[in-house]
This record gives sequence, structure tokens and C-alpha cells, in this order.
Amino acid sequence: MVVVPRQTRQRAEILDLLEDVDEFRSAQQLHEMLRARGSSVGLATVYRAVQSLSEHGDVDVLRTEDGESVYRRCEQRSHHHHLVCRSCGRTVEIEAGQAEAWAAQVGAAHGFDDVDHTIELVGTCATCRAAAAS
Amino acid sequence: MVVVPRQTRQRAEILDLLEDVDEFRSAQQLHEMLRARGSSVGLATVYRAVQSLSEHGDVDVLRTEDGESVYRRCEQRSHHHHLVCRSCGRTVEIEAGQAEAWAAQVGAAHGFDDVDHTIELVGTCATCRAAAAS
DNA sequence: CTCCCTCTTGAGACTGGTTCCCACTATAGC
DNA sequence: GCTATAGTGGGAACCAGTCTCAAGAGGGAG
Repeated sequence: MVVVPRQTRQRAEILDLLEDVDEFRSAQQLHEMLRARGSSVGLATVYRAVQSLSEHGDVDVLRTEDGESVYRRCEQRSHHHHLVCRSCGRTVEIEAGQAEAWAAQVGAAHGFDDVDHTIELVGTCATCRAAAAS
Repeated sequence: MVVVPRQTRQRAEILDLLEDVDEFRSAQQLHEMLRARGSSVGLATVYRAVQSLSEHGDVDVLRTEDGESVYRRCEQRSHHHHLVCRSCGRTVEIEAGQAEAWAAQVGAAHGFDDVDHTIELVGTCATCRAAAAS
């Protein structure tokens, strides 16, 4: 009962773009980047694409501090978390087995079932720290 | 240089309300609840109040899945995390020493400094699970 | 107790991200 | 190729949250 999205020029271009980008980007940024590349795709289409991609697990979504959704194509298709540089946006995908075990255990201790967790790390990467010290 | 907010009827009423509420609520919900109680406070004022309260650490803020900010008066004034029931909103404040140590360690391993973390747990509490099984 | 400066309030305008609407277009199975 | 059907796009709509600014209140000085 899984619906496979139809293959269109627009979706292909959005996927292409996501391949080339390594940081989390908002739908609007992606839209602008597409126009800059010379391909015209509607903003609504970008939103639809990233949404369906994220539902299928092909891109990861994060909410920025000001509530914007940002998207990124991740290497690992399995469940993982992110360590993001607050200055340059560089992103490292991290395993969180330990933290997840902890989450499950804490949930169980309080009688909670089906415990989902949100774990994200934000810091300053070595490069940016060096740059700031100049 | 810390500015103490002036004491007004509106702020008092908002604090009062927060005392009586045990789940995370949005500014809009709080506003409605105030009107239901018969006290008229502007929506903008509710936003201003919860914002300043959260800056002073008097209430905790969470972002819901759809990007809304929700507020709750917490027992612990020190840094802590939450385990929230996805069905009834019941909230347990939890210590996360283990997870925090892990976060700091992972950050350091990748050369990141000043690593902040976001850790929230959502599950189904025992009461709601029992109710669902009926 | 009063005055007055200053901070706060509140109604409504505004912003910006996101979704909806709907006529038009392009895809894919036949 | 044809056609049913899903996808597209531009603009309107939506909604949480912020801003504006005139009117209202708090609270220290006198």
C-alpha cells in the first residue's frame, strides 16, 4: 500500500541539488538555489518534495531555533542523530546507541511505552573556533 | 544590569494560571484559558510574559512537532529534560546526566566545542495505554 | 499622598514560513 | 499515441508570532 511518487523533472532536480549540498537547508533556500541554477521549480513543489522525501526517510529534517524546517540528504539511512556546527552548519552524523538505551530505560522506569526521542547536538566545530580566535 | 520586570495584574494572572496547569501549553491556549477564567489579557501580553519567564528560567519551553512553542512551569529550576505523554500530555521531569556526558563526549570526539544538546522523550504513559486497550 | 517618568498593555497591522486551491501539464500504463 | 491520474505552480490563505503606538498603570521622588 506504499505509493511510489511519480518521477518528474522537478523531483529529479531537487534530488540532484540535495546531492550537492552538505548542510541543512530550508525549502526556501533550496528553491533559490534551484533558480540560481537556472531551473525553475515552484516553491510549493519544493515543499511537497522535501516533505515526501522526509516521509520516505530519504532526507532528514531539523527545526531551527526560529521554527524553520531544514533538510539534508543523509548518508546513513538508518536512524541516527546530528552534531551541527552553529556557525558554519557543518554536520556530522552520529550513532547514539548509548543515549537511546538510556532513553528507553528512563521511559520504562516511568511506565511509558513506545518512547520516541529527539536528540540533537549543536556546537562550534574546530575550524570555526580557530577562525573566531583570529 | 538585570532588569526586573514590573509587577502587573496581567503577569500575576499568567503566573497564577501556570501554577494550576501541569501540561505544556501554547501561548494561545493560555490566552484562551485566561479569558475562560474571566480575566482579559491581550495575546501579545501572554507572548511577552512567557518569553520573559522562559528567559529567567521560570518556565520551560518546548517546540511541538508542528513548530508551536509550548510552556510549562517546572518544579526543577536546574537544567533537566522531559518525558511527555503523547496522548494526555502528562509530563515527567527527568535527570539526564548520562545522556549529557555522552553528548559532551561525542562533541569532543569530533572536535566540537560548547556543545548544547536538545533531548526530549515522548511516549505513551501507563494510564493512556490502559485506556487505549479498552 | 501625588506627581510624573517610564515601563507595560492591547488591538490590530504585519511578517514569514508553510499549506491550500485549482486550472494546467506531464507521466506511465495500456 | 491515448487517457486517467498524479504532479505542478502561482497566488491566496493560514497561522504563530512580532511589531507599532497610543493609552494605561506601577512605583520611586518629593
